[in-house]
This record gives sequence, structure tokens and C-alpha cells, in this order.
Amino acid sequence: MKSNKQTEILEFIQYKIENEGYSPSIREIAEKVNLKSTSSVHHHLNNLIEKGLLSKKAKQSRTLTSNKIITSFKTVPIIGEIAAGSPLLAEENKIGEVSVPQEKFNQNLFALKINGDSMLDAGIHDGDIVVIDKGVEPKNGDIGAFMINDTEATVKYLDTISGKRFLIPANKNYNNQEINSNIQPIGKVVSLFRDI
Amino acid sequence: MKSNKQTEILEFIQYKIENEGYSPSIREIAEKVNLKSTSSVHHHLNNLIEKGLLSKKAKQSRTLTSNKIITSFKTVPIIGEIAAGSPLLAEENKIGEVSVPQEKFNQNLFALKINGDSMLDAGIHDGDIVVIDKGVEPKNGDIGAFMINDTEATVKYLDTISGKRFLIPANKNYNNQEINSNIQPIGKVVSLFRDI
DNA sequence: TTTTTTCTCGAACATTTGTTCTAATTTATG
DNA sequence: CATAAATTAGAACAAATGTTCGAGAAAAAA
Repeated sequence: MKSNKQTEILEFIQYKIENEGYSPSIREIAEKVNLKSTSSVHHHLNNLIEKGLLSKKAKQSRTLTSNKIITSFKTVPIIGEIAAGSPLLAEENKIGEVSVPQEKFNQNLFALKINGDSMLDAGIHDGDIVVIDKGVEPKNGDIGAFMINDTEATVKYLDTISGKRFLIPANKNYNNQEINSNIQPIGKVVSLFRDI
Repeated sequence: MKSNKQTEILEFIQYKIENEGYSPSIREIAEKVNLKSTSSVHHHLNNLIEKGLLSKKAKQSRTLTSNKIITSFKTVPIIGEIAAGSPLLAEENKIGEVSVPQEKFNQNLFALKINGDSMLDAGIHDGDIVVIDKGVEPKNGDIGAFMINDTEATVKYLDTISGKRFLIPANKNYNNQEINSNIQPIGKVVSLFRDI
């Protein structure tokens, strides 16, 4: 069970990091939560670390990091044109970075800049940035990112029509495309950013 | 002028904070940028602080914070239903917060959660979060946020038709609305976020 | 109550770390 | 070239900080 003291400590650490920009020292924590001894704090910190709620570097000061709610951000690369034959996330394909709130997302994120209006009816415009989770396989009905012939990344709906799986644009001017061996799923689209 | 070493140092600090979650120590910086003495680093740090690019707490370890790119996020309130008669940004109308990259934006930002599909053809969906800059008056052709009767915030195109100014939805099922004294511009829509 | 576990305290210790001072070195400036 | 300014180095110091150990107090379990 997470004792009251430990909750207090955790919240103070998170508060401190968020507001001051750096972790408190053990003595600062002790004072804040009314513990007279640094070893008491030490004890609770080890406990919190065991539970996976905190991390720290041994013997180094102010290196506490919260594994949970911290409002920290993570930058994910934005991929533009894919150079023929190069791996999707190769440095040469990178055209920028976008920052996403870490709380919301897990690992395996990157972003694609939308090229064209094939997903217009899904509210995805030319130039929008979509964030893709490589760890999630797009299912029927999902919007996913797919690699075609290892040279083009595209964002489409995925669905099954009479037993066959298709990439389905959200725009009548474009045609469905049956999935074959040249089309590999990359991940699921989880978020969208637009500058207006 | 900002010397090369100082740029190196600043970037390392920012990198460290962003990736490890805490500031490097002076000796860590020294090693990274190939300086043999901690006092050399100290010298540069003071310089960077004078320039306003860094902050730190004196005599405390690992309390460097970057004033520039790192704290590059700013949380802006998300406004939901507007309680009748209450000011737009009143605490009671707030339903959450969204973080936006500070680099891109100036002050006066807040966010509205889109309610309904009146702007569907502009790719703005029900539930989307739009960020509004109160400091920018929406011009013809812009998408703006407007307050109606002090009780409702709405997002629409603004344009002039035969000399009269209208709020124009992006959806044929909705009608234009002529601007009168009950309609006040709030600001311009500058960005959009969506969870998919 | 007795026993066990958890929590707290105090003190001492070893590092880590920021700070300061002086001097050497390099780089700009006239 | 001569001079000044900026940069770097080295060493030493003081303070901050994490760690450890033993023992007592409090709370929970038996």
C-alpha cells in the first residue's frame, strides 16, 4: 500500500519538478513532509522506486524523476518524403520534430506530414501532422499508416470488403487499394496537429 | 556573441534535461564539451545566465534550467460550456488544459473544445481542441472564435458578403449568421489538436 | 500481550558538486 | 607587434547531498 507520506513525497517531487524545473534534494523533501531524518525519506524513496513510481541515479543529487504524471514532453520525428529504399525513420527522411505530451502516449511514436487530400473527409488535411504509434497494429475501421513498396508512406482507413483488406481513402476522388505484399502496416494514427 | 562552447553547453543542458529529466552537473558538462576545468564551465554558465538563457539556484546542484527551448511548453486552459453571464475564461468554464509549444505562439492563448459539426468541411470535428489567440482579431477568410450573447462561444469562418459581415459555418446544414452587437470576436483560431 | 513489521530518528561518512582564486593560454584589437 | 580581453586550466575549499548503520518508536499482526 502506498502510505500517506509516500503520496506526499511523490506529489512534492512532481510539484517541484514541474514548477522549479528540477528535482528536490532529500533534505528538502524531509523538511516539506515533516520528517526529521534524511534516512526516513531515503527509506520512502527506495520504496517508491521499488514500486516503479520513481527513478533516480544512485549517489547523484537531484536526479529523481517521476515515472508517472510528469508533464514532460517527448519530441517525435516528422517524416516527409521517403527516399527510395531507405528505412522509414532514416535521418534523411526526417523533416522536423513535433512534441507530444508524454502522459498520453507510449513509446514508438513518430509523425508523418500529410501530403495531399486523400483523407480530407476524415478531417485530415494536406500539411497536417499525424502522430503514429508503431506499437499498435491498425485494425478494421482504424486510420493507419502504411508503407507502399518501401518508398512511400500513406495514411488511409483500413477495412475489409468481402473478405479482402483494403486501404480506403476518405475522398471520393481516390480509389480503394487492395492490400498486397507490397503494402506493410506501419502503425495506427493516434493524434493530429494542425497550424491554421 | 554566443561562443561555440556556450552553444555546446546550452544544447547539452537542454538535451540532458529533456532526455534524462534532470540537469547535468558542472563536471558532467566539462567532460561533455571537452573542458578540463570546472571553472571554465562555471565561467560560461555565468555568461549564459547573464544573457538570460539559463537559470540556476546558487550553491545547489543540478538546478540548471533553460529559459529558452526546454520549458517550451505552455499550458492553456480548455473552455467548455460557458456559464451564462460568466466571463469567458472564468474558472467554472474550464474543462481542462492543453499544452502548446511556446516557440510557435505568443501570449493570449486559450483553447476551446469544439461542440458539434458546424465546421466539419474545414476539417474541424466534434471534440477537437482548437487553440485561439486572443491577441489576433480574425479577418475576412479567417477562422475565428466568437462570443454570442455572452453565453456561447462558437468557432466559424468570418467573411463579408455584399457589405455585411457574417459568421459562416463550414457545413451546408448550418446557416450564415450576420454579425450584430450580440456577437463579439474573441480571437483567431491558430491551431488544432485531435485525439484519434 | 507478544511478536513482527513498518516507520522514524540521529549521527556519521563519503561523494558529489558549486564556488573561488590565481595563473597560463589563446584569441581578438589597436 | 604590443595590449587588452576572453578563454581555459589547476587546485583547493566549503557546502550540499546521498548513503549507511544502529536503535528507538509506532503501528500492525498474531
